Amino acid sequence: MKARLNASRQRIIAAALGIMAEDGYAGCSVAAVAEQAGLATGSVYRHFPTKADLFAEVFRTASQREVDAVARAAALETTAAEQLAAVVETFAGRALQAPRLAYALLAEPVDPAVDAERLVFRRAYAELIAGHVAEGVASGELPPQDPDLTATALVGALAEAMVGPLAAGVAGPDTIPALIAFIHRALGVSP
Amino acid sequence: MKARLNASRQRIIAAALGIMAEDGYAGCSVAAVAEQAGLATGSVYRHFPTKADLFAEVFRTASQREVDAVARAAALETTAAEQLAAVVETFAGRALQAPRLAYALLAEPVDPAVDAERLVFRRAYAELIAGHVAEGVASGELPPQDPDLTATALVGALAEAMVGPLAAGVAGPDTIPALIAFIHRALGVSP
DNA sequence: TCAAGGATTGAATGGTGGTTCAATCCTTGC
DNA sequence: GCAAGGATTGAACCACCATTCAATCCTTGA
Repeated sequence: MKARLNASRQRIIAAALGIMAEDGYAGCSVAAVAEQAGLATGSVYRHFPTKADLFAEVFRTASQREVDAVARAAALETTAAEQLAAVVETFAGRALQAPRLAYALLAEPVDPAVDAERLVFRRAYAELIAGHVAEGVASGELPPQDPDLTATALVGALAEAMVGPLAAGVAGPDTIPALIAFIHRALGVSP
Repeated sequence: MKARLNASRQRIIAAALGIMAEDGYAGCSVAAVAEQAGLATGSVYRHFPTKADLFAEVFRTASQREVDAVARAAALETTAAEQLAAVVETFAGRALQAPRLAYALLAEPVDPAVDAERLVFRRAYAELIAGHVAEGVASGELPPQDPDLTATALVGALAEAMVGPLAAGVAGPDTIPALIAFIHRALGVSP
């Protein structure tokens, strides 16, 4: 029974994620999520007090997955330049694989309470990047700089550069290399 | 009479801007705008077919004002490095003067139709920046790069770097210089 | 001064979609 | 087997707010 309850909760989150990946947040009425999860509308409220709470958790889950993937890719590299290239490649590559979801997570108009979760998401990326930047600075690979400001600005640059392609549905094949070049310059990677 | 009509229209836009600067888009019910403008709710609809149309125009007006101020400041400088420093200083300085309005224009959740206007806003900044970057590249002051990608990424970086301080209500005094340093690196300005 | 026609009013309307809840269905422990 | 208690249902509810519109008020041209 406990297990069944927990399974329902997971099914709701999965259903919400599925609809977000398909139709974005706009398609995510509580009724639609419940139907996709194979439950009645009201049952959703046995698991989440409000819609905003549900989607805060959905965003948290999806964001964590993204951040983890990026962190894992970066951890395979050794220099800061390579680590940050991996960040860009993974972030952008995944976004282009699931553009509707990426757009929802990055930029789609959502409930303010959910929007707050987006800040956490961006903050998590910024911290990940800041760590690699700080190491690069410490080792002398990168010039002195405020790793946190650099990281924040890079997150903004990445997101902004992806929103266009995501909205258009396609990115030119050179978007990602160009972004990596930009970011290496911004970090002060010596050529 | 024509004049009175036009004056009403302007009063509505000004009222909407005032409320946005005070309480953000969230505070902008049609009733509140009408009251602030000294009109009845229904009268707003003599001037704008829908709320979205009204706020599209409000965003357009406010954005144009911002972009113009930034363009004017940049035009006073001669090198690309100085021009882009002026862009950052003006953009960030104005945002910090009117943080609630800046947040509304940059990042607050709004009606999708209004959101579209925001893209135009960001695009206008990107084009302004791209122009200066292209000149810098042409003159050899900056290394070869795709001016449009650089500009888009810089707009994102600027916006992201400002959202934190705007939400917090204050920015450290060194935020702007640090941002200028970041952007100079990202452009490849030689030290 | 006075009608005609447009401007103004603001309470009523309506659509949307999140939220509730009484009825029903299961599961569980005796 | 069988009640008790919690889970589930989904139609009804309700709040919010953009939008409308019949009644009223002005302005204007004669």
